[in-house]
Amino acid sequence: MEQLNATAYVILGFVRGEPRSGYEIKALVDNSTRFFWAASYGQIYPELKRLTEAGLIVGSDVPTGSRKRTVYEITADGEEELRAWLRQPPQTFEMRDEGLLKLFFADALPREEGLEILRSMKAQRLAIYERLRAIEQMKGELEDPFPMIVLRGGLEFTQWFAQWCERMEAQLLDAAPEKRSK
Amino acid sequence: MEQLNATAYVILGFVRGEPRSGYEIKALVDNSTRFFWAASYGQIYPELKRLTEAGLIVGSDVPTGSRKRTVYEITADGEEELRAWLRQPPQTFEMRDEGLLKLFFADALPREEGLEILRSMKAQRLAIYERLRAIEQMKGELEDPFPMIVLRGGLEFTQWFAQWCERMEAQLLDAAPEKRSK
DNA sequence: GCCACTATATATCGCTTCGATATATCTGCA
DNA sequence: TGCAGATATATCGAAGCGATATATAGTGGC
Repeated sequence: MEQLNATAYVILGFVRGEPRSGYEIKALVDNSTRFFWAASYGQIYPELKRLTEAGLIVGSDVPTGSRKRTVYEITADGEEELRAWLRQPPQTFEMRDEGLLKLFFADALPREEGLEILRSMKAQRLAIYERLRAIEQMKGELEDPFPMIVLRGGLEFTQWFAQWCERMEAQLLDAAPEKRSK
Repeated sequence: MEQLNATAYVILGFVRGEPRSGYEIKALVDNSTRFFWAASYGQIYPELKRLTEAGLIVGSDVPTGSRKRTVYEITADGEEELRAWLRQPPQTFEMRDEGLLKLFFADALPREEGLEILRSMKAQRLAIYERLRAIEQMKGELEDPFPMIVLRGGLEFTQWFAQWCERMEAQLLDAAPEKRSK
């Protein structure tokens, strides 16, 4: 069998336990893994086909009235494939942070405007913090432990980042106090 | 003028100060912004053309022997465009972390193997820490302050992440001490 | 002087991913 | 009854990424 991509494992992970439609999977992704692994319809639907052909999931038609709806569940092979992947050491780690990029080039601006970038970044973090908090409230205690650990990790990281912005702002003000009054 | 993408500003940022070839820009990116904003040759060379057409940079041919070489420098318009972008609040923030993804689905594994994911993630962070340290050593004190602030931030973040992995491992061992001896 | 290897330099191709949108049906509720 | 919003599947174009092709320049070893 061909190598599966990570999005395939996102699907396997979400159809494990209970059957899901492509639409449901997309909604689950958008409220959870999307912060560290996004997936679009353009990936999900073709991937559901491939996984079905590979025998890792099976679909059943469960129409609602006259609207067709296919839910997929994981097969024994699929479970095994998922576990095998989970046992491999993770590779990919990527980030795209426009804030850090701007900060990196901030020497092109007068000092005061460089500080403004740090303030924007902090505000951005705080906004994300609220979104994650809302998700945390939504999920009860009922979940498997690991998704909650990851969510709490996201909250901690976001807080850490916001504080880093604050610290760097203070540090720059200390380093050039004569610019303060400008 | 059409909207520029972030890669265009990476180029503007790097040709500011001194003229650079496409090859040099790629090398600079790979040792700095690549950790939060990567760029490939496939983006850089076409972008150099677009920026030239837009009058934001100008190229001059500086051949070495019979090998052609074009270095680009920023124009006054380019400087202004860069500063205008730096003043906009940053938007994009994305992450793809295969480790967090695996951790999220770790309930599919026996507890001990879930802990193994955290150990791999920690090891991965420590490896990145060493790479960043090497870059820090390489750069002297001579730089503009902001690139160094961002680099040190990367080091701090990497350390924080490694410690988080450690803490989560300990927490899980505490929560299920009966599994410890398995 | 020659060879092998690496660095410099530009260019391009295929694949994946992203975001947006098209199409259609169902539900809630004013 | 109407219609906004949720459910469901599918697809397209643009952008990004990694790898590689092509070529020349420098460098170290023999």
